[in-house]
Amino acid sequence: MTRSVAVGSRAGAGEDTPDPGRLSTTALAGDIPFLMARARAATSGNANAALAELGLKVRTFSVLWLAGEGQNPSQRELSEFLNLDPSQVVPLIDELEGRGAVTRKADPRDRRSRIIVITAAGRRLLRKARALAEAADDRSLSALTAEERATLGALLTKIVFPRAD
Amino acid sequence: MTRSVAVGSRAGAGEDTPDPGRLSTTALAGDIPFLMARARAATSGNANAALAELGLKVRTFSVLWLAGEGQNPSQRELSEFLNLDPSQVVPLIDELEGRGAVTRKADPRDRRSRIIVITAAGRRLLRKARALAEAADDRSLSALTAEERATLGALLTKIVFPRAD
DNA sequence: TATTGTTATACTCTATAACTATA
DNA sequence: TATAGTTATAGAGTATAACAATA
Repeated sequence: MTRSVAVGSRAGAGEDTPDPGRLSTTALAGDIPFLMARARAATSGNANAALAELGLKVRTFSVLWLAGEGQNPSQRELSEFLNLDPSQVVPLIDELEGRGAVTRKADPRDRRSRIIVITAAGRRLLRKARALAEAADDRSLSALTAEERATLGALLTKIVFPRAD
Repeated sequence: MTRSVAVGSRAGAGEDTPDPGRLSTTALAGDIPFLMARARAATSGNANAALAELGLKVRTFSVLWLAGEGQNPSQRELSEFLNLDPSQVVPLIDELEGRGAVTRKADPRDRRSRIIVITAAGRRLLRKARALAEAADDRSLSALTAEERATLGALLTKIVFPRAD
């Protein structure tokens, strides 16, 4: 009984709650892929707007976050985890490295690979960015209780990382 | 306690279940916006791949679907509901109209407005497209039971159409 | 021979502004 | 003066292919 579709992410995606309009009574309005597309446009729109004051976008923020987790990811790992082509990761690291937030280090066990490590300045930036992003997400998900957010997270995790359950 | 982030939609977004990898133990992996971005990349990737054999994409399919619901949407309504700029709707209608799937009709009550109506051929196309899309979505959401899908839909609806509950 | 990071290029989306015809 | 649709254009994001260094 699953239908389909997903759609666009536009300018002021997730600002206020606009008029649902006549079309919200259509079957499309209950379609999970459609809802997912709209929900993600709203959340990432809000997050991008909040991060803008630090000169970050969701993409660079994600990389910074992963670098800050102490796992020392390689660019290849970042590209796989973030669903980006390796060639798309390059300019993201370039920018963060240019700002002194991360550095590329040689992997002693494989000299082809570059390990991304966060700097002290990067850690400070990350701390501020996470606060801003949290606030933005809180707004994006304000219609849900804490319990509902946990449920949503669990369901999405099943979709994205099926075996992890 | 809500964190943040969302990411990219790449080539073979939602094909098989790849290795979660080391990074799936990071906090980002539990972040709702991140999960939402990955889940929507997977679902819309699958849907686009399935619709390709009909020469449709998720975008054009969505428009066709809404036109087929008998609400006679205007382009403005489509643009608001699909979160697309009015200028982005134009080429979508152009394409569907070029294929004879919909027509632009003048609104007798406001001659500025164009009402999009589905044709008989468009209805046949829509029927096939919905079958393909349903199958694709079933694959995208295969990790969830019917009940879980219903819960997910309800939660996403709260986010997207807050007052509708 | 395969893989990591990189560069280059083409293509699709997205964002903005301006124009027209109506209201 | 404001709105629906349209056109044009610039920018961001995405997809592909090729290359150097290393495995």
